[in-house]
Amino acid sequence: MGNKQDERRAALRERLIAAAEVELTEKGLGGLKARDVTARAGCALGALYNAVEDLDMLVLHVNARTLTRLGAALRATLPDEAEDPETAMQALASAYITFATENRRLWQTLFEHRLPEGRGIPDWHKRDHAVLIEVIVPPLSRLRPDLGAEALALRARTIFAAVHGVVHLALQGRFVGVPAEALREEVAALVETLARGSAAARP
Amino acid sequence: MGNKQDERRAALRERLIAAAEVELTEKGLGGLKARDVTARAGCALGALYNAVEDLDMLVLHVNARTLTRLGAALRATLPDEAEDPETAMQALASAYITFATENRRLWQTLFEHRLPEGRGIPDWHKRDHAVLIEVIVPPLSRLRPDLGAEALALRARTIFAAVHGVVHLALQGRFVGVPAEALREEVAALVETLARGSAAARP
DNA sequence: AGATATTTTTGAACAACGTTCAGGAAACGA
DNA sequence: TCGTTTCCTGAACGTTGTTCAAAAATATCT
Repeated sequence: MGNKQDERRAALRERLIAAAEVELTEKGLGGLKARDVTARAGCALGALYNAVEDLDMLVLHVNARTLTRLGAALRATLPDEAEDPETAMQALASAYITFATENRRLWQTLFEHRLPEGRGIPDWHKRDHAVLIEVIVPPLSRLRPDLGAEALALRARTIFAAVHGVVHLALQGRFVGVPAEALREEVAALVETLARGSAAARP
Repeated sequence: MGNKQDERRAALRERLIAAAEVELTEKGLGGLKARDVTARAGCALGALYNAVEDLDMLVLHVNARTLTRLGAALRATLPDEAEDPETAMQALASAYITFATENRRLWQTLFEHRLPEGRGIPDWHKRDHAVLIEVIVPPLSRLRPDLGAEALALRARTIFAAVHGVVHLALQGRFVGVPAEALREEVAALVETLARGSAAARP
């Protein structure tokens, strides 16, 4: 049986993903080289293309890991369901900023990595992103009890994208003026505005 | 005098930027090659490094152009100052989506291009981004007459980042589920929420 | 166990890339 | 027109991701 084979195959895959994760945290997405990853994983250059399809796919596997850790960090901020919705959202946003700053390069890789033109993100990896909106649904549903599950998910995605956009642009320093220092206040104000606006929209 | 020299120098620069712009719109950021750009501009490969410092800097010059065009498109949606603030913001957001979808690759290049690790975005290019928040200030100031100029600029930046984040993630298709079709409704709902939330925050 | 078949690992080789730089061409000041 | 400076050229370099024939390792069969 190919049990032993599959085990070895999976083990090498795991070593490569772990090595790529270290390389990414140390040098960032632009500094990720196939030769460095395989050297760190202790295998030949060509072995990479036996374990995964591509260097891009290796990045996607690292991203899947990062999303799992990020999801756990976000869930840890939602202990009780009976909390005030805005307080819960503020806690989520704060936890998101904390994760982004403490895992800067991995978090950047999460959203700055691009597949070659034409190749879309595979569905299994799209599903890995679901955790980001799932954590928003409970507090949002208390804020907007009038919305159905589908509309709720859509709005949760929008809220995440809005907060993420602020964090992303701030940590990127694209604009002149105060960038990363005032980030927490900026996001807090945004979440407050969103919460008030959502509450005002409830019939 | 180096007048003629400067003219020729500037002309080549312009040709290279225009060529890079065409290449970017046709093949995207990942498909931008120094050899293709110089071939289209009708000069040798090495001439590129005489006209601009880098291929990265060439992209930044294209981005400056794109930002100018985007700024013009946004300003065109703000004819009168006496308009309803939320209506104005909805128009701005809608124009932003239109520009992003009609100039997809150039708009993507605007925000997905990265300089090598360590090298920050030069200040002159940071200032090019100012137009994106300047157009938001007038309607926002009517919505929040209590805020000072500095706080106003900060909030305008946050609002832009929030809207941009939604458009960016949607057009990228990172999440499973309805992506680009419902974008306009999503953004409209976000802007409405932001406007209501801002109005509610006004003392 | 030994022989054979299958799979995996290897690293040299390849093509494509950004960037450099010595040499030649062109433009300038006299 | 001559000398000088400046620019343009494209071959060459180092680095990159990816491939693939051969070798090594593992599995399968008698």
